[in-house]
Amino acid sequence: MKPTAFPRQDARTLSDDGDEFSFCSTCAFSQACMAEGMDKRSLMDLHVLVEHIGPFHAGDHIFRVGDPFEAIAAVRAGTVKTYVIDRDGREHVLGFYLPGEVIGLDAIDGETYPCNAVALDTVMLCRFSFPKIAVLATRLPGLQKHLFRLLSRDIGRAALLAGDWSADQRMAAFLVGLSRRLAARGFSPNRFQLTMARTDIANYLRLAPETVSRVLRRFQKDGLLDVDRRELELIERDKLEDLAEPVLRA
Amino acid sequence: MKPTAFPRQDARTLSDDGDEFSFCSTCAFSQACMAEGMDKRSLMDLHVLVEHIGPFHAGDHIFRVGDPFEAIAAVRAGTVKTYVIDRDGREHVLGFYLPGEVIGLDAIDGETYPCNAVALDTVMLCRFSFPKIAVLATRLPGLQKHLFRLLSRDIGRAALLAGDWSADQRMAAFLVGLSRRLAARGFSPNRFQLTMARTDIANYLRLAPETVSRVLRRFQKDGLLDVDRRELELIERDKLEDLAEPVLRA
DNA sequence: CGCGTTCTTGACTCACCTCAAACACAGTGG
DNA sequence: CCACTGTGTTTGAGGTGAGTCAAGAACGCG
Repeated sequence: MKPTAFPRQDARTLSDDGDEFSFCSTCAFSQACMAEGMDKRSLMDLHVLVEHIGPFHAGDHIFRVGDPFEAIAAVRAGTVKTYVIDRDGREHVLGFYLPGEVIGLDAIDGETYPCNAVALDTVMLCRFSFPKIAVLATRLPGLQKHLFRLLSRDIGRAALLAGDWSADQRMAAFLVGLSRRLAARGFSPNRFQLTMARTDIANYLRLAPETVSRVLRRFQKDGLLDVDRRELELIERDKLEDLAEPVLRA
Repeated sequence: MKPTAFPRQDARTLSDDGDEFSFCSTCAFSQACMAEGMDKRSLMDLHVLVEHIGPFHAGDHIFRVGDPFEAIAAVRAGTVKTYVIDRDGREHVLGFYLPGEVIGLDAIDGETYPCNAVALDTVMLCRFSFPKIAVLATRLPGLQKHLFRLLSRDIGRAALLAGDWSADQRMAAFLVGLSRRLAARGFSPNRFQLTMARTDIANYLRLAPETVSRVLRRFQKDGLLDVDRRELELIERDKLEDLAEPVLRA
């Protein structure tokens, strides 16, 4: 018997959190909807269908290929990796999701998830039942606009993989991209953790793990950054941005 | 003064063609809509907003980056190449459009075309005013469905470029892809013309022109195909399909 | 401590790119 | 009719970026 995706049994209910309007401040989904012009009343409609779930621990699966699609989820804390296994048994990393970002969007046009999602560290989520949020979106243009924007942003991010960029350019674009996304959520843009393994980065960037290792080392030797195990500090951000520029603007 | 994209002055009007229901049989757009369950009456609505334009000759531009988006167009005859020029002045070929395929779809979410479209040989088009067809689509689910399908198909085709496939795999996938698309329009699947230059193929596949040349030559030496200048015949179709398989199923 | 996993490092290999030159063909003009 | 020119294509020689293979190092964990 296959376990249900996004188990609801460990969901904390709204009442556990006290104040209905601050409890999801780290979830960022509703914040963005506010920015799209949603009012407080609509926000409350949104909040009643949110479930906080987690924690998931490193290696825990959030959903798997073929699980029935019932919900999308905003990452509140931690990092989620999505991937597929091709028919030759090789893993392909599709993306990493940081706090504030939404997983499950690529399942919208099907009835099951097209990929696996796994926690890379301790992950907390805000679960949104998709049928419910879709109905709500028909009433709330701000919500609909936000959903569309999330979708198109996800599609655009694939451009990082296309193109015949060098290993240096890919790596720089990856780091700058992470940095910007973290900064957008209020984290330090220049000092952060690589929560994913080198092999995952390599797989995502379509490089060999050894190449990732070497490029990071060379970047360090050249004073562009400082890396110690998974701890990372960007030193010469400008130079990294320059390297990444042709990739990120594609 | 910038010339208007899709000049309407050389459009032939409906009445020039005699029978309203057969005149656009080569355009294939309406055929596909029929297949999506559209009835004859609806098809007539569609036909009254079609304009036949052309001929465009090799090198003629159909639209350019920044031209106001007014219409999509189905290729009736010939081949269209779309491309952009990056800010370093380098050309990037985005795609080739064969008879029966639709150009301009990527402009839908903006108000101008995001790329250039140029005729590679003598091109005839069916022009559809987009505002008009969009309104019509709200009444005709078959049309809307077809438009959505065209869009998602276009997005999916980008997968050929992503992935770190070998030159052989890319080339095979390109040829098999062309062959299938031509076959779908009733052309011979195994004997056709490469209407685009080697440099365009190379650019599209992100290979050096010399590599394209060499791979074709080797395929010929190995008996997979026969190529003479731009004339092409696929001999061992199966082997090419095998080579292309991992690329095309991605 | 031993053990497994992740990461690093070095040596080697290879596919593809780059550079350079020859070639084929179309169009042009003498 | 034939050079002349330009563009597109082919071919060869050489270089190189990144993959592969293999071994070692650093840490986390039982």
